[in-house]
Amino acid sequence: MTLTLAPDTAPRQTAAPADAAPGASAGEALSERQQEVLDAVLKLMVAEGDGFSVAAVARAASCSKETLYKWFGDRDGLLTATVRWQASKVRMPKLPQDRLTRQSLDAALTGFAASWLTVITGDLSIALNRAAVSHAGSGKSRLGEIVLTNGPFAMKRRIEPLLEAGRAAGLLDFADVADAFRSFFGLVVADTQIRLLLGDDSHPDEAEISAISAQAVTKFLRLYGRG
Amino acid sequence: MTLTLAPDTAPRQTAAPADAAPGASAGEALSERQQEVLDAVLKLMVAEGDGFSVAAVARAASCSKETLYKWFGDRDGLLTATVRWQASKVRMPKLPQDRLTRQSLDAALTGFAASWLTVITGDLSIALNRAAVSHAGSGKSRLGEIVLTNGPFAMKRRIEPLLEAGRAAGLLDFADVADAFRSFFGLVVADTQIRLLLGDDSHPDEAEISAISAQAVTKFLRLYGRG
DNA sequence: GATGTACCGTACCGTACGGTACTGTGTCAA
DNA sequence: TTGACACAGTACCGTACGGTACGGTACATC
Repeated sequence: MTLTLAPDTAPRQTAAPADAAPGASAGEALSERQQEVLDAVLKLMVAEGDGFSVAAVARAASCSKETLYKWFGDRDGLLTATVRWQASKVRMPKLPQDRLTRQSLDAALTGFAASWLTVITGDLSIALNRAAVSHAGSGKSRLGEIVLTNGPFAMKRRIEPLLEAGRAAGLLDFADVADAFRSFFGLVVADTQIRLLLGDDSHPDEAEISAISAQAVTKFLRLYGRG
Repeated sequence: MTLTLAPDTAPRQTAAPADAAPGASAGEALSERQQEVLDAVLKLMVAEGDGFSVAAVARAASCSKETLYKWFGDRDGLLTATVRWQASKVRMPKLPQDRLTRQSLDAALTGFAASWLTVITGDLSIALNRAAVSHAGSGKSRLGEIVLTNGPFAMKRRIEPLLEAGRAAGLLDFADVADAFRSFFGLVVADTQIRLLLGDDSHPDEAEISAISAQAVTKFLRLYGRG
């Protein structure tokens, strides 16, 4: 449950305010105060979707609207900075460094599965994904892209090397790593995420997540395991 | 590619306008003209998400705002009627009626998979799901519930009998039908839907859908097939 | 022909919100 | 002490939009 998720390094160009806007450049350091503001935004998003007003943010964070606009340019910049900041906090399980065994591969996959399920079933992730999905619809802002990069794509980038390592170690057998990833993702996530996004309130608890993860990995190994 | 999807029969109570509002009761007949209006709404949703104004609908459908409010109560009623109407149009493949064989089960599952993928990768479904997801976030309106009922839940209700029939015919082997459904859904849909909702533009064409469906069913049968 | 109904088109109203400007206050540095 | 600065708080502005009201027209019914 530690280690780096590659931070979003996609190019930026979003119309930024004239002076330096922290939300605008990916690696930008956010001051303590600014993080407090973004925290308030996250809380608001969880509480009421992305329909909150800038005034509400100012109220919740005890800061002035003028400061918000100075720091983040406009409402979209504020949202984007929030999503990027949150994304930068997500961590993924560590990959085993030494030679893979059947056990360590199983454990790594199960760890990934559980970690992923824990993230996507969290209120925060649900709120962020909802916002990103809405914005992906109405063209403006890059929220969808950011969440995509730090969500499914990030998982793919992390899992595929593990799968390839498993194949190299003679533990897995597949022709197409993308196909294997697809199966893994599907078996782990299935309809969980879309149901939660649509408002179903069947949040699995930790025990259920463990069970689902273990079963998913078992099935995956039944499909792609060797020997 | 024919046959009934159980229409949404969930109870209704949404604050309806005083007089009969077509959007309000599930089985209500919509006049030709009203369907034209809802068609215009669908087009607008596909084109610009659910951010369109009521005035835009009136313009697109060449009708007056007053009529819209008279028919559908308020903006939400209009949206809800649109989603319900569209949902009522979705059809699912016919189940084989005679005794299942390995071939007919395979064909039925593949047909379902392809049909489902075709629906969820369509622009219309994407737009509707985006709207439903957004609304599920901000509590008001039952869009999320409706899409959930006519989406994942409907698929589940249709697939599970097929799976049970397969088990009864000695073709499938599973302890928990819900678990088997989960695997089927996951193998078929995987990350396709969430990626599209987030704005990834990798729409699979018909050939890809066929290939994915066939592979998914093959994997599913490898996991749950008997003999 | 008179009356009623259903509808379009449009003007209108109230409000909520994004964004800007201004004022007051605490802090730091010379 | 004084000035520059960063910021909170708030008043303000323009606009877009939900919702309503009303005039005008086509059509049906008597």
